[in-house]
Amino acid sequence: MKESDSVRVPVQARSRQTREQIVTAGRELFARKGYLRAGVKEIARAAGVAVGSFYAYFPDKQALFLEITEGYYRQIFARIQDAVGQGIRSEPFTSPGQTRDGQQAIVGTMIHALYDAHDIEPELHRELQLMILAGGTSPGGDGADDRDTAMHRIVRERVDAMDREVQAWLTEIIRRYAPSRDPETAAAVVFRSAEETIHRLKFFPETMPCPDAVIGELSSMLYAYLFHE
Amino acid sequence: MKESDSVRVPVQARSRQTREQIVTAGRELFARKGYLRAGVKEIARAAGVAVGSFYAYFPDKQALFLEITEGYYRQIFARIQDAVGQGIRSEPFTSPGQTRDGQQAIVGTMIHALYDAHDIEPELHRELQLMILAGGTSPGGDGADDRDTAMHRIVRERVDAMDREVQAWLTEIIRRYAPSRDPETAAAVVFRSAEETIHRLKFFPETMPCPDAVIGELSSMLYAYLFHE
Amino acid sequence: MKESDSVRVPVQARSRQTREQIVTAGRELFARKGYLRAGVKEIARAAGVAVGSFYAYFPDKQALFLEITEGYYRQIFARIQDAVGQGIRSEPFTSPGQTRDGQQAIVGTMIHALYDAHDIEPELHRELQLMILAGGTSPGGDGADDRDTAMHRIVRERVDAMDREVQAWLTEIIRRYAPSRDPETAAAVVFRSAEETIHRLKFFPETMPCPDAVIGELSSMLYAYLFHE
Amino acid sequence: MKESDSVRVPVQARSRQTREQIVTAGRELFARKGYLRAGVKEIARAAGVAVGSFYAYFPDKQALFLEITEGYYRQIFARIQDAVGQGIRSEPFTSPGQTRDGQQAIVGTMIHALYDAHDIEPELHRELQLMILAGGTSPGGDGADDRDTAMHRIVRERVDAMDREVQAWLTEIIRRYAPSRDPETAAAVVFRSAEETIHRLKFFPETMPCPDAVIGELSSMLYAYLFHE
DNA sequence: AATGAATGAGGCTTCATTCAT
DNA sequence: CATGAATGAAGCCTCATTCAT
Repeated sequence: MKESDSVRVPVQARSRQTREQIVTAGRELFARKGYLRAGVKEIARAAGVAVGSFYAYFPDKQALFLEITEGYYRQIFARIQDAVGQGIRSEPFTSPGQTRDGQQAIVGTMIHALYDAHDIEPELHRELQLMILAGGTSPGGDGADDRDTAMHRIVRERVDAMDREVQAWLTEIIRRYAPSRDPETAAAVVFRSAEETIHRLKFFPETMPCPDAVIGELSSMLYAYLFHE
Repeated sequence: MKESDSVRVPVQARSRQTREQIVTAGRELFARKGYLRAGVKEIARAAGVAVGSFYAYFPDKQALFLEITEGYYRQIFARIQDAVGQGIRSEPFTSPGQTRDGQQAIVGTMIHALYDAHDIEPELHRELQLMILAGGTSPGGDGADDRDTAMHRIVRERVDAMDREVQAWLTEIIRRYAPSRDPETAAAVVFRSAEETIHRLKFFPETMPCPDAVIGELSSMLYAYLFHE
Repeated sequence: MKESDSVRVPVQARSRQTREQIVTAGRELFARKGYLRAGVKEIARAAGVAVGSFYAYFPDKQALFLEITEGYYRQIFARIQDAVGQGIRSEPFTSPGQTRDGQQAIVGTMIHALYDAHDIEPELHRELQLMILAGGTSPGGDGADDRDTAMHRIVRERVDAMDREVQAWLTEIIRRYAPSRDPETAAAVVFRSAEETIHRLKFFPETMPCPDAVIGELSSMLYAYLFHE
Repeated sequence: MKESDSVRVPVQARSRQTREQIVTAGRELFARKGYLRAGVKEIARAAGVAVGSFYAYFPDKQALFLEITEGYYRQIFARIQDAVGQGIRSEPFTSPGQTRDGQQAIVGTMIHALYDAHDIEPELHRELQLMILAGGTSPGGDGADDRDTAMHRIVRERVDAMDREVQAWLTEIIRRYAPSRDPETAAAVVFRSAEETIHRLKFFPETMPCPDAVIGELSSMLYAYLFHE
């Protein structure tokens, strides 16, 4: 209903291209100035289209952000999968996680994958974290929070979904190569610890010790946790 | 001089009370709706005062937020110190960290302290995280907002300071009871891992496995890391 | 770049018209109520547009005032030049300032030019005088208003520039037709005397004697000063 | 209460003193920051009293300004009278204006009196001019102009009254010593010319030629006008 | 399909004035 | 009489969104 009325379904090539320009501009501006400070007018101009056109392709500023969110997380997920997949494939085929080196490789690969993931578009990553945090609002409800919270909820849902996927996949890895732990719980702890430590390293390096040392200790910690005793 | 013009210095009794009402209302609304969406008018109304009164006590919306931030972090820090101090004191006097139980207690206590800290005012904690993240914006500059960014910087400075204190203290603990690690780096890794895992448990429980299990695994991980070769 | 973000550059026909409406309304209201008491909302309403439109065309209330100022002074200057030019051309070609009649004509023409100039938009003239006076404030500084004072400075610069032009031109006239005086100083004295006397006649007629008599005496005074002995 | 019971005079004395403090502070602040930018709170603080006290002595901010206006003009008038009176008295008793020197003295004295008058409190003088100009608003009336215009009207009335006195007195001088002119009209022209030229010299010296030269030419002009056929 | 002009609610902040203590 | 806390209307400005061309 909504879509058929207000949103143009790209049929022609030019259409698709215009849409892409808007998404690209949005990505850039959301990353650089944040969701609130990036104005629709500004985005439209950066995309080389008129404001009106923006609203021909997206019902909302929110909608654009949502789409970007989704795309971004798809990228991250793909990259993590790729990286770890390759890390594992580079191991002797039959027993990837059995050797000590193999075990260490798994941990190292995962960490590097997360590390790389932050590099895709660091500022956008930050902005997304921000929206997710913001989405946790008002459990008691307020009735007035309305619109913005609606988006926050949706962004959060999307990101949650991606997180679940990442964790599910990590769970599977753990189940196969470090079966001594409750895989699901272990996956959660490992993911959050690694993600957050790396995040800090990336965004607040001045509050952290030397990056290499931190990565080293983080690896040690996860390795010891997953593969000992 | 400056202050006497813009900020009301409480002279009468009523005054102090009004100020408190504003702070309370601010805390509540910042927590529930976030800094940006909590309007001054709204805060004033919630505090049962007129807008003008708000500006009699605070030069800015920012100023209120800053004050709340500071108070909040002071609370958190105090609570952490208390909790861990007690946890250690409850150990056999001569060798707090020498026994296995003592070692486990240290980890457990720290985790519980962080866990409790999130309970003081969870939503406000979230909002602060948000501001810190947001403060990292636009390194290239853009002629950005000035004002808002200024506050972000300040909030971040305050929070950074607190974080540094917490980490310094954690470093000291590690130096004394788990000297096998590089204390500073270990402190950073441990703090971030614990903080984030607990944060997730608190704010996004539906994306995490059973809390008790997570806490258990987190403890195991940190314990193994700190006290096993 | 800057402009394209804050100021609407008329592309459509409607646009230019709207802009004109705003300028007209602004002129009217600044004239009637003064700069400070004429609100943007009010101006917008008078122009038949929304506040937002105002800010689409002008970055500021100041900007509108400045534009009006400039236009106004251009008009005045043009009118003075015209009037005096014609007054001189109407003289016997070879010796415009040599005869007694010619000399009187010059004085008379100048006075009438100034007189007419006040008729373009008397109230606006008053408002400008006001801004110029106000601009002379706080030489010691006080951490003054910044914004408003900035505009005062600008208005004053603009008006000063116009005044300099008028005086330069008057100096030239005097140099050619009444060379007995130090032309520059004479121009200043003549200009200020005439301007102010006429100004009073226009704005505070009830505090002045019969206009015709005043104009007559003013002419006599200036004539005697410029062309005798 | 206590005081009013036991001692009456001291209370009134203190009262008068407080009042005086407010007037002084107001004078200073109106002069330095202008009527609008000088806040009641600020004035009260400068006077060393509470805001409430301000309103015990003056019904209005306007009322204070009015009183200051009046006092200020009384001073100016007194000074002019003094100066010129002395100037005249210093002449040979029987024929003050008959000699050429006497005539020149009259003109010179008047100019110096005006010149001195500007020195009493130049900034306040400026502010008054400003209010007077602002008072000339809306001949058509608007109905919404209300309060502020009310004060403007009053200030203007007061100042007009003073001006009328000055002119009346100048008229008398002219009638006696330069009877060849229509005294009233001549007084107006002379007064305005001198006043404005001096005003410019005082407030906008950078737009005027050398002060001494200007004063010299102004004197010449007025002298020639008044005392030559 | 595209354009960009127009909208207006809503945000932050100031300050003359009142009134309880 | 003095105090200073409280009031709230009013001002300037932003920006997501709609709609005539």
